[in-house]
Amino acid sequence: MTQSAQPKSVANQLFLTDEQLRKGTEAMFFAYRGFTADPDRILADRGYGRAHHRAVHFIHRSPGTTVNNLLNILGVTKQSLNRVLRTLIADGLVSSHVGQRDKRERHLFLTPEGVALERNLSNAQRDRMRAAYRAAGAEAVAGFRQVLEAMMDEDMRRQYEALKEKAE
Amino acid sequence: MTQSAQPKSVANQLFLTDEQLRKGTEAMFFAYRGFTADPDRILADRGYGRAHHRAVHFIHRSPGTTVNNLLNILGVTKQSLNRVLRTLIADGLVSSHVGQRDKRERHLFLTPEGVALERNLSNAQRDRMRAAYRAAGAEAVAGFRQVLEAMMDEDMRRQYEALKEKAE
DNA sequence: CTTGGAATGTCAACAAGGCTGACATATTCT
DNA sequence: AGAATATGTCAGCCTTGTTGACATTCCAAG
Repeated sequence: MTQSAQPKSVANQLFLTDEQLRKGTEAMFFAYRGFTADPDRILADRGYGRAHHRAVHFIHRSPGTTVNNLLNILGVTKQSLNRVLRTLIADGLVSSHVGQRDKRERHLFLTPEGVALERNLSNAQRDRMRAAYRAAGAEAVAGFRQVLEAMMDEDMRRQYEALKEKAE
Repeated sequence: MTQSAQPKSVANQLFLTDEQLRKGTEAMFFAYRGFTADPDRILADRGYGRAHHRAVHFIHRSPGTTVNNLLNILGVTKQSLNRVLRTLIADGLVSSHVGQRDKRERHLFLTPEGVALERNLSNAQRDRMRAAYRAAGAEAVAGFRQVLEAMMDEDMRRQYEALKEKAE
């Protein structure tokens, strides 16, 4: 399906026709829709949106992170993030603690209820990703990650790499 | 987190730890940001957003398509799409023709100016995708597409496959 | 042939969640 | 003391999603 009319012999070469690239573009579009569909349903029930998901995800990922830190990762303005954080804190999913070393900073944590939501969301997303990985196989997964990483902007890749290392 | 103590040696098998899956999730998040960054810049100059991009892309892709058709592909409500179409038509990028067979339908086409914008946008996105493909290599590209296709919802995949065949 | 329902598309109004700009407050650094 | 930093908040804008109401057109059952 990758290359119907082309000789498969040159499998290791890149024939980057516009068609190939357009297909990649559309695959990305539809896949991202699928990728966010399950969490979106869960979030909608609680009156939240993707913005809440992103905040919860990265607070879970880096407990005690500061507001500014989150701002950089998410790439939104503080006003925008603040609106989301305000509701999450009000709803008791996130707690904010004044920094000890630097009292200007607020360190963010998930409450047990926040952890529960995060698990709920990531399970849904993980199930889909697991199914996709299983269907595609290990080789495909490696390629998948390689292309995605190559597609990031320079500074995003740095964020991503930083997060990656932290976990290994 | 489920199984951090598993042997990594079995390279050709799937060790789908939560870590693996979480990394995939984050790669998807950051990559999609990169994926849309270039078109977003172009669109911002004209006061358009991503919705305009999607509409222009799929009208270019299937000239003469109806509003309803586009609705299904894009997965939004007709009211939402209509607003975008209205501005595109007002700005002379898209033309709408009453159907001959069925006069309820409107058939959509890009004007020359619309074609120019589409080319502009797709060039930008294509350049990034091409660079990513080059960096990752042909094998990786195949895997990339496989995983993305496996990640789509059933009905999205049908849309995607339909578009794909049309082009081949 | 008429009439009622289904399909298609338009307009109006509202909400979420981005954005900018301005400003307040507390804290730290120089 | 004064500048810089980290955060929060208010006001107002835009895009893009939503639902509701409505006009037009088609088609099929009576």
